[in-house]
Amino acid sequence: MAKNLVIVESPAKAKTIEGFLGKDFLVKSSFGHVMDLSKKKLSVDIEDGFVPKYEISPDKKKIVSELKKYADDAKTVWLASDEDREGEAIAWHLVNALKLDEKKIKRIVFHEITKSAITKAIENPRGIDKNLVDAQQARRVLDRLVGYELSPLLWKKVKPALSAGRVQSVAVRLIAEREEDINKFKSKSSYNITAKFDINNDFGKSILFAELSKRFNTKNEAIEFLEKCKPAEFTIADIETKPTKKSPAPPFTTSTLQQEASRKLGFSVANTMRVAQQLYESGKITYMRTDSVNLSNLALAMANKEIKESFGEKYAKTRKYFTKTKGAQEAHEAIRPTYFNVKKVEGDNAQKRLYNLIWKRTIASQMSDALLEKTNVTVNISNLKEKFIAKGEVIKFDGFLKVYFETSDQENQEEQKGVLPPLRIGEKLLRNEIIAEEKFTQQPPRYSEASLVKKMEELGIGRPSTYAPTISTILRREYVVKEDKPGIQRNYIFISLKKDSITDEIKIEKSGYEKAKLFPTDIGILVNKFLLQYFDNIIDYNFTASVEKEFDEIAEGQKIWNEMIGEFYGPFHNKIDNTLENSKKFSGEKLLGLDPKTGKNIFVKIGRFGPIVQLGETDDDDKPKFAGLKKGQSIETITLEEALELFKFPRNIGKYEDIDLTIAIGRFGPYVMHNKLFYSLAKTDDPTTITQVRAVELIEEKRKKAKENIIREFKEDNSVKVLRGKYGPYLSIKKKNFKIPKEMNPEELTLEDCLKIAEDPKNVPKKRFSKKRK
DNA sequence: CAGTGAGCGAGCTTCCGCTTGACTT
Repeated sequence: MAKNLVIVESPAKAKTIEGFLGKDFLVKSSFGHVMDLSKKKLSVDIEDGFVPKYEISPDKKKIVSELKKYADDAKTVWLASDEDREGEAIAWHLVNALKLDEKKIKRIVFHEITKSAITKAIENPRGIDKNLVDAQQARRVLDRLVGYELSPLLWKKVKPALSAGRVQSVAVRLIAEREEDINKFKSKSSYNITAKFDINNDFGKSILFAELSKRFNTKNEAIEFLEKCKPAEFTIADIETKPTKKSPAPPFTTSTLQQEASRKLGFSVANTMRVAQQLYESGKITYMRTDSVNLSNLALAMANKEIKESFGEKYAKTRKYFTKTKGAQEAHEAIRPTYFNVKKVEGDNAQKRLYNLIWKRTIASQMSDALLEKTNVTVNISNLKEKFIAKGEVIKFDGFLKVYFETSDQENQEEQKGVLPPLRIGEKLLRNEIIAEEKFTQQPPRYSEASLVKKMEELGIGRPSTYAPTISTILRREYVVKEDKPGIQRNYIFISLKKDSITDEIKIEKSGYEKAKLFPTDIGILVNKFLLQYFDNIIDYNFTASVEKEFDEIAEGQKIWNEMIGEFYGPFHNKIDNTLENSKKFSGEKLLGLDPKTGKNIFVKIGRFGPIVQLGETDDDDKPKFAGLKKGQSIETITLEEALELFKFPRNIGKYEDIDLTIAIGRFGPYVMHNKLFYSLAKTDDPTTITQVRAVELIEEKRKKAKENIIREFKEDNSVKVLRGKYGPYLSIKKKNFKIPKEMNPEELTLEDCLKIAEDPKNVPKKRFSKKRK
């Protein structure tokens, strides 16, 4: 048995480190935290100093007992979890969970997985930093108190099974407020003037494009300007060139990797992390959950060598980067290739592309600046004081641009700049065409997954390990949805001056197309309103930053952790009690108007199962009539007319096979009901206008599909069927499903085989965690 | 999946941050 046991957080890391250390060292992993508060209960003793009641996490029991065996056999246990708050707590929990003798443990830390860093760490052990552990406890307890007291309040006041927390609720707030800005936004138009000049000088013939420094607010002003251009002379007044340079972006952190993979490769945040994890586990890249832009000295040397060999001496420039991010804990290196001479990796397409991106970004970060020359040409108009400006840009030395160009979210705003033709000051230009085009101001863009991560990082909310899970949480709770929005066609005015005639026409452009953006749902908007009204301090954008400051003070030993929690909890809990007692159910109810037929009020609100319209008063003798909203409708924007439409369901649209066809809107959207069977409408079908012919088509389609999925059926007993499902063939008997043993061929099963399968208990489907529906 | 919109009131839902697998009938 090895004399030394080293425990790190990640198994891939354990494997690498074991290679650096000798035979006397056994390296194992804890797989992250091993102890936590119970999921079932609050597990914080509020009466007695907020002491947390930890337990060994159910999924870690096996690992803990394994580690305990190794630890008992070892002479020294080296606790090598990350050097941050969470890592320190992991080390402390390991001492408790493995019941380690304090004399037997040594705490070591390193920021990079290199042999020299590990050796140095082993030479400089320390004890567990209890202040840092306390800072983690404060963080953990605060999040638990906020999450487990706010969520039940939502269950009572808004809707069951909702959730709220320090991180997720701010993410929802960002998205809800952006939507509000978009709804309030009024597009304004102005006229942008561009000119095309013919050049015919001693350098030869060419063309110059230039833009007027001023925009006009109305069509008349634009035309007036063009009229004045008719007799005008155009002269080059000034040519100004100045050298500039561009520097590369720092290497990737989790957040910047997610952003660039989204923009350049179209990956979702979760997909990026999944692929990065694969690359990490196969040893191709360093750790992918990091907030650090730092590279190890070893990495800097490797990059330098690679650049010199591939691109030449003058392309290499060693650079050190420093983190500006709020609350960064920098326990790891930046995300980089493990070996820079590996330019391509084996694996699937996604792995190849993500690796390529990481390789280029890291290499570029160690390359020299790109040298540019920017030119501004000013063109005078003889009878006006406005000027035309032509801009040009020439790359004198490409530097890092040879391998990598960072994109930005608003890149379509950037005009393309190119090389300008040779020109002289004082030269007269020939007017070819001048154009006035109506341009509209752009509404604020909705968040994508990646731009939401960027914003959260700026606010210091969430950590590299939680960005992706937070997005899945708010999607799973249906606070937001990820969707495409088709653009709308828009007319704009286009005026042209050519020779001596001005023509104007109406052109069509498509605008506002958005792909995979985050939209708030009605329930997301409602929960945000509730929290804003009663707990604005929790979802304040600065809340996390201010508690982080206090956690830092605890880590420094300047504050006692449970005193800090006490100061927060008193007022917070009072507010919970107060809201519980004094506030009514929060349904977002809004009066839309009167029903012209009955004269009763029509309301829109959130019901038990989502947004509904209501005809009549709740406390009336006649029960009110309800109807669910259609997909795409929202309680924020629905009109009285649209609400009246909804009350027309269910509606009869004729007969098929002598049985009524009924259209209605249900839990899962609009459907056709026929002979007590349901047929969902397609997204493109409109339930208000759908025809009998189309409904029959839907029915026949579903019948055909069901037939195709039948592998075996039996004349003797038509309740027994072998069907093709999402996960392969399965057996269905009277709506109960069974697994088919792997050694049996589903195509050849007899009725007897099927009945036998159904009797075997190991084929009975396991009860999956099911979303409770009623 | 299942097509509702309440109050006989069971028992459940929920947080953030560390890690990686198990695997649907």
